[in-house]
Parts: sequence; structure tokens; C-alpha cells
Amino acid sequence: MVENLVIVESPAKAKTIEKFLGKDFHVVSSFGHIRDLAKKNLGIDIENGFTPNYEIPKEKTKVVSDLRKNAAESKNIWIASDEDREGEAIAWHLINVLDLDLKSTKRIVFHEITKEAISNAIKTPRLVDMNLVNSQQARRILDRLVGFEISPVLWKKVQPALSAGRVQSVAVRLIVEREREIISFKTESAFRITAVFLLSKDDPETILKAEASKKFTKEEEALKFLELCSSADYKINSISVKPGTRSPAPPFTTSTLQQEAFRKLSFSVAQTMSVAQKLYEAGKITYMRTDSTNLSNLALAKSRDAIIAEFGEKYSRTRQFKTKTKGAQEAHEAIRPSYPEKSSVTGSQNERKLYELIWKRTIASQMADALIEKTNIGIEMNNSPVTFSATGEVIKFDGFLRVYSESADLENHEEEKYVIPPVKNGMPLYYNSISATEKFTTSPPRYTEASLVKKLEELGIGRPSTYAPTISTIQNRGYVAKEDRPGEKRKIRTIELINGKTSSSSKTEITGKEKSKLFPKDIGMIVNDFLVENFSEIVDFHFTAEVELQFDEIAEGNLKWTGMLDKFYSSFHKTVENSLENKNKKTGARLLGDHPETGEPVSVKMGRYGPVVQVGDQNKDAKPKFASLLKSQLIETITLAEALNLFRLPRSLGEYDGEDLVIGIGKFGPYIRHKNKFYSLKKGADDPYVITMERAKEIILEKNETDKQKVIQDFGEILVLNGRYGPYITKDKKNYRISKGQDAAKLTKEECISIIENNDKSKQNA
DNA sequence: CAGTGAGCGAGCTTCCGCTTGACTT
Repeated sequence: MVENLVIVESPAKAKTIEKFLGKDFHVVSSFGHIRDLAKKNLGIDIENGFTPNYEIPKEKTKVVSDLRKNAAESKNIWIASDEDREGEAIAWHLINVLDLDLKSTKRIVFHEITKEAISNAIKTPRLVDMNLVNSQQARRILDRLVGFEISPVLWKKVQPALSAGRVQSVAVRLIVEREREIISFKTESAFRITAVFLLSKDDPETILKAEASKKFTKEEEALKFLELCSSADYKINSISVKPGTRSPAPPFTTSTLQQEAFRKLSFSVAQTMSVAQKLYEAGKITYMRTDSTNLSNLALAKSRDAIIAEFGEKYSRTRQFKTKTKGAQEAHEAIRPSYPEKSSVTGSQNERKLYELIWKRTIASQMADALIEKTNIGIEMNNSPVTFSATGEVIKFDGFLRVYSESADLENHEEEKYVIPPVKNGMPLYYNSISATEKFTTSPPRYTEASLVKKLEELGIGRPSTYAPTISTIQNRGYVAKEDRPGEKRKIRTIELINGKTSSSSKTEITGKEKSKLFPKDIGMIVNDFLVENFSEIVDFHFTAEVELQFDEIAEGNLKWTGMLDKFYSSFHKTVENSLENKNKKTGARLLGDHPETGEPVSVKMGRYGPVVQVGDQNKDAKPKFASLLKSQLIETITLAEALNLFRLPRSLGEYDGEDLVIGIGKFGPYIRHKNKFYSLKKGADDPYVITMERAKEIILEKNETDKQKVIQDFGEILVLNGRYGPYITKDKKNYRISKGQDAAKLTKEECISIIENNDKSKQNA
């Protein structure tokens, strides 16, 4: 018999706490929720006051039976799930499942894992708060109702296996609407005037860089202005020097960690979470799913010590940050090093990099402000009202910047650093060169995974534990895709004035280049439009915030949770029925025009297997022709010419080695098909529309040669191949690993067969 | 995996949040 059993949510947490509590306490974990609404059907008895039908999912049965055993062997049970809505519900489910008494089971909470916090918690137990539990039930049931009533509408009206939900559908909407802003964006350009001035004609080294107050939309106007500049006298007419400060960003939450790991380390959101999980399990960082910027007193003190030891007293400034995020529940600390005195850890390269980022951010948050000095110099010219201004910034005291500065989302921010020379008011200046360079306005940026998380968090939608899964879901459903785009070339015109002479030139730049950005796909746009049309309340950006207010009221005991659900459902269910009865199937169909030769109608729509162009009508004698859209094309934006171009492929180049050789574009880009084998065209080098037979043969021979080197052994249907992860065996399109000690080149056919059989067997058992 | 696009119909798909592994590549 154990004296005390403490149940927490996370096994790593259990381990740490057990150390603090000593041998009278046994600490175990529930691994999150142990019960949920029934998987099949709705799992809610709507007629009977929304009575939920809770089930223990299969994968939780072992955890639950272990918990039951532990509970039976313990005198006192303490439930220490997190101090938020979900944690309270977990506590309540535990009490139910373990047959404990709701009126006497001790519920304890702490939001930091320190000895002090835990012993305080043990001294002040309370009971489960049913109002908080009910607000969770309302949340859970509302999400189930929304997801399980709208999704089937999509199966009927759009396509099978689609999904909709309070969180994911808004995420998709953000991406779709941003894309439409980009589509409708009109780029404009203007000439920006920049000057390099000299303080003295004799000293070409001491320069002052400045920019004119006016931009010119037309090239002739810019030229005229430069000619004016050529004969002007320049004079400094104002100097202002202002001190300023910059403060460190708060310590990491899940969302800000994901953003910075993407900006600074190029980690995807999922990658960040999995690396952080490793660090957490190894005891190197605190919990990684949190919305709080709070640091424990222990962490504050340790950080302070580390800063003073490393940088000195004047770099230290202890601060506590207020969490600003809407709906934050602050059950945990901010994400910080478990031991702030350790600036690095051992582990994989990614673990070390992420740890270092977390360490720097935490330490910087406890450091002094940076002191800066902003200088602004005004310059006038005697023959024009246009003025120039030069700005500069000098860091007087680096403070936290010594360790860390937050990255901005903006791309290609090329900041040239140079120091403003000493100048005086009234000083004459002489131009060295003045140039007018064409600058283009840029459309709003596409979302990255991380910037989408940031936006969702701002809207109060989703939780730290769901940001990464949500982003996976909307990609898995095919609503959006993370893609790159090569961009296009664009000319920039420049006029330069040197020594009284102007000269024009032009450069090219790449515009619209994208890397790992979220693009909507056709099905995402069609589903989004359907939802906005029929379920505007649910996909409204403020819907979550509004229901959260009601959940808060329920938690406060001011609102009955069944009443809240009843009110929501009665109107929601009507919109579901209405959309089922009165709406047609949505395919996103769009007529592009008539075929220039045959006069047949050309249209695009979402077909059974994806977006297609159709030439001709279904009901005429001749069968219509179809062609799939390319990965980079959208139903919404494809032109007639682009659509017709799709019919030029696949095309035959004639016979080679007795069989037809065909060029096409498939899932993985342009390809050659010959004798039922596929060969990819070289990216950028080969154009499928113009490639010749000669070149196609070359590619085939080259590929066959490298394929030969891949084969280590050939036993007919069993092959030993050299792959990305080393040698492996393949049979019937299934791959089998070769254990490390074995030499792939010396395996016999019998040995291969036994590896295959063993592998298949162990899979059946699993 | 590089096509496919007639129509019918059985049976399936689906939410958000809380936790980790167990998988394969």
C-alpha cells in the first residue's frame, strides 16, 4: 500500500515531481485525456439535454487499467492535472473512471514545476470545480457538433472525406482570402531618389547618405528632378538627435517559439515541436505547449545569476511579462531552459540549436534595455522645395542585444550599416551621386506555417497543443499546400547623376519567389466559399472569441452549459438542414470561352480526380476532352490560353527502340515515358514542349546507367538495392531493412527470403 | 506514381484538445 498517489498529465512531469515529493508519494501520469465522446456517430444525445456519451478509447485502455490498479493500492489520491479548462475536465473524468468521490477527492494545481510550488499545492488542495468542467464539456460538444454536422454536408455537396471545423476552416479561410488579395493586387512603381553627399569636395571618403522626400511615378519627372539636382546647392538645415530604448521580447510561448524557430532555424512547426519534445523529455527545457510568458521565481533568480556572471551587473534587469494573448489559460510557465545557467546542451544538432535559441530568448528577456541614439538630418536644396533626409542609429549600450534580437517576418531586408559622419547645422554639402531607382509596391505576403500560427493565436483560435496538428490537417485534406515558386524576372530602371551627367540603365530582379509558403488549392477555395456562403457564423474570424466569452461565463457559474448549447444548436442546425436541402453541388466550374478553332466551350471545374479543363459539352455526340491542371494553376485564375496549352501534352516524339516515346507532365513534373518506364526531365534545362528525340534518348541512357549502379544483387523478383538510407531488399513493391551487421553484397537469396518473412510476421503481430 | 472524367450504391470519411509513442521513409 502506497500512502499517496498523485496523478498528473505528462509522464515527464511525473518523474520530476516524484523527486520533489519524496518516498511517501507515488506519481503517475494520465497521458492527457483518458475519455472522449464516442468515436462513432455523434456521441451526443441532443434530445436529452446534450448528454455526452463518453468512451475510453482503445489506445487508452492500458493507461486506465494501470491507473485503476495504482488507485486501488493507494490511501490518498491527489489529482494534479493542469490548471485550465481541459485539465479540470481530465480531473473529473479521472474521478469518474477511477470510481472516486467527487466531494472529497483532492484536486491540486501548480503552474510551475518547482519544489516550492508543489509543496504549496499539497498544502492547499481543493475540490473539482464543476463549472470549469462544464465549460469544457460545452467546448467539446460544440466542436463535435460543428465538425460532425458540417463535414457530412461537404461530402454530399462537394466531395467525400472532406472536413470542416471551428479551427481548421478559419485557418483555410485566412489562406484563401490572402491569396485573393494577392491575385487582385495591382503592382505600382515609383522612382525613389537616393543621394550620396560629400561634406567636402576634397574628401570623397566621408559620405552622408540621404533620401529625397518625394518619389516620382514617371521616368521623365525623375530625370527632370535629377537635372535640377545637378545645378543645386545643398545645405544641412536641421539636425535632431534623440535617445531611445529597445526592450527584449518576452520568453517563448509555443507560438512564438514556432515563429522564431522558423525564421532563425528554418524549422517547420511540426519539427519545432518534435525537437522541443525531445528536450523536454530529457529534462532540458520546461513544458513546450504553453501560452504563458510567465517565469518562476527560481528561473528569474537563476537567469539573473547567469547574466551577472557572464556580462556583469549592469546587463541584468529582472522582468516578469504579462501574457497578452486572447484566451490564454496559463497553466504552465513560459518555455525556458530548466537550468538557465546552462547556455548549451548535448544532443542532436537540431536539439542543440533549438536549445540555444530558447536559452538566448530567456536570458535576453531578463537583460537591460538597449540604449540607442537616433539621428535625423534634414537637407535642403536652393532650387526646389524637395528636401532630403539622412537617418542613422547608433547603439549606445547593447543591453539584451548582446545575446538576442527577434527576427522580423520581412524578407530581403538589406540594411547597410554605416556611421553618420559629424555634421553641423548650416553646413554645405556636395553631391557625389544621386540616383533615381524604380521601386515596386509588394502584395501582402503569403502565410508561412509559423505566420499562420501567429495569426490564429491573435484571433484566439486554437491552442498550443493544436497549432501543429491543425496545420497538418489542412494540408492532409488537400485544402492548402506548402510550396515553392521560382519567381519571375522583372526590369528595374535606374537613372544616375554623376558629375553633372545623367545616364539611364536597367537591371533585372527576381520577383514573386516563394519558399515554403502556404498556397490554397482549388478544393480549399471551393470548400471555403461553400462554408462562407452557408455557415458564415462558424467561419467568422470572431466566432471563437465570442463562444469563448460564453465558456468563461459558464466557468464563472453565470451561464448554464446546456442552455448555451441549446441556443447555439437550434439556429446552427437549421443552417445545416437548409444547406442540405437547398444547395446544389459545388464544383467551382468556370467558363473560360470558346475554342479558337472548333468553337467548343472550354471550361474548368473540380473533377473526380482533381481540377480539369474540359473542351466540348457532355451531351453532344463527340465526347468532351479533358486535361488536368498543373500543380501551380488554379481554377480561379487559369486563362483560356493556359488551359488550351495543357492539351499539347502528352505528345509522342515517335518510336525509339521499337516503342513509342511520350512526353508529358505528371504529379512530379515533366517526364518521358518509354517502355512503361518514367524518366524525369531536368528541372529548368528541358522544356517538355520543345524537347527533341535526341535529348530524350540521352536522358533515358543516363538514367538507366545510374539505375544499374543501384542494384547490388538481382534474384529476379527479389532485389538488393542501394537506397538513400543504405542497402535494402525489395519485393512486391515492399521494402525491407537489412540489419547493420550484414553485408548486403554477400546475402544469399535464402537469407533475403528469411528477412522478408521475419519482417512480415512481426508486422502481423503488431 | 506519371491516367482517369458512365452511373449506381454500400460503407466509409469528419471535430478540437490533452498526452506520447509506434510507425515508415
